[in-house]
Amino acid sequence: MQSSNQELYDRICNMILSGELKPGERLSETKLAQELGVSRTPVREVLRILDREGLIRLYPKRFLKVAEYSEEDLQELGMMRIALETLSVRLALFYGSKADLLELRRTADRIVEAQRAGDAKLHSQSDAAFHVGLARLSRNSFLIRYMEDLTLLIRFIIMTQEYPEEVPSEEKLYEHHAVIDAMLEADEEKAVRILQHHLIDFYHLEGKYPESLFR
Amino acid sequence: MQSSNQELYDRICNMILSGELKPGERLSETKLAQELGVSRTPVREVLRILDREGLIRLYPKRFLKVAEYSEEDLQELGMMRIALETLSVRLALFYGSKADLLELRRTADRIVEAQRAGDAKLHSQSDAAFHVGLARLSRNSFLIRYMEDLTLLIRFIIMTQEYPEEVPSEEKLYEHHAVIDAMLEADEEKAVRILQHHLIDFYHLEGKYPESLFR
DNA sequence: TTATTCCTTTTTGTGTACAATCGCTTTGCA
DNA sequence: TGCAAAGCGATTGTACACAAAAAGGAATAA
Repeated sequence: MQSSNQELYDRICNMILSGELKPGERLSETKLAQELGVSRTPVREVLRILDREGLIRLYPKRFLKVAEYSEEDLQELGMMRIALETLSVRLALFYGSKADLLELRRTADRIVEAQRAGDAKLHSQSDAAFHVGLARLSRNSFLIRYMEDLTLLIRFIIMTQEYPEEVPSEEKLYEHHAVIDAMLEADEEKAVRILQHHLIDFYHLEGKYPESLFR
Repeated sequence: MQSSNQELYDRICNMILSGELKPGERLSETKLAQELGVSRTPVREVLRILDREGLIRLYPKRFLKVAEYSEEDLQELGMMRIALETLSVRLALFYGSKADLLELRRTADRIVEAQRAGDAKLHSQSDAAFHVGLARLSRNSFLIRYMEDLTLLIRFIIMTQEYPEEVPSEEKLYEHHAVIDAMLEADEEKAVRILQHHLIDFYHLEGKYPESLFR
């Protein structure tokens, strides 16, 4: 949707990401339209998109609500991310220039800054920017688009469902950098290994699946 | 979209898959609605979905057309499929029962039948059923859904853009079976290897990327 | 008190209207 | 002859209306 109601999409999306609309909350097209000062027609179209992206759930002829996800759902998403991000790294090494990687490294700087400042929103934004940025280097338009969808969904889940706050160690803070550095050294396997460990740890996948999955 | 206009979606989708609406063909919401005997409103909503799925392209406030894809696009999709289907196989081995695998094997039978009968449509349907069926064994709902999207898009490209007809060898005909057989032997690496070779060959990815990608 | 049925209110699905915008053709001009 | 501007028709985006259906609550029966 690079549509003209992109703006409307952004507004509703932000209402969901910001927690103004809470997971499980039942919505009404009519009320939403009134609140947003537009008619139901464009709202409906945006809601169909958000349903496909997984941020809301449409129960046709019944009702719609903000989507709810479990811890297991987040783990499944993490699994997808491992598979696709491994591909990203390998393709990025094939296509990406040193300059690309250095720019990505600066994005990683911003993640650390946000983390240190305790700004959860900025952190999740920067993190998404890093991972989508990495995907962009793959020159695979489908990979890029799907990584965008995945990161949006993951951001939504992490921002809204509240999980026990985890204090990241100094080492974990710089794992994004470590991935990039391994890539700068052209050590593909090392980069992949660090990335996968980062994701396995982040999504608590340790011990959930056999070792062979993470290769 | 498990919506009530699922039927409308199916009809338009079939018009596109069957080639009744050709890639690049410009469409008009008004005309489509008239042809289908409904108003523009539900047609618009279905078209937004099809745009996100990649079957049509919306150029907002301008026009819409049936999507066009190049050979390179198909290769990119093949790349995605390798990454995700490798994950499918590994998860299917972790979760799937022997009965599940045997059922999948029967789906593979249908692929061969369709191929032998020269029924391109049935072939692409059975092939999609096989790959989505494999994904289902992964118990990862996001993987399943995205594999559905991917196979739809790939079916569309293969069905509409005409590529030089390739006569599959006896051996290639039974590659799906070989994957399942390796899985039945619980030989994960063998299954993955056969699957990847099958896809690399099918999407003509040989030599396009470094070897390390296919692991 | 608890379950069931009926009624009211709300909500969705879809048709229609209308203005804004875009594309295309024609016309005017160099 | 080639190019730009203008006007016309077609198309989209959005508002609105109305019917069908569903949810919620009240009333009734057990």
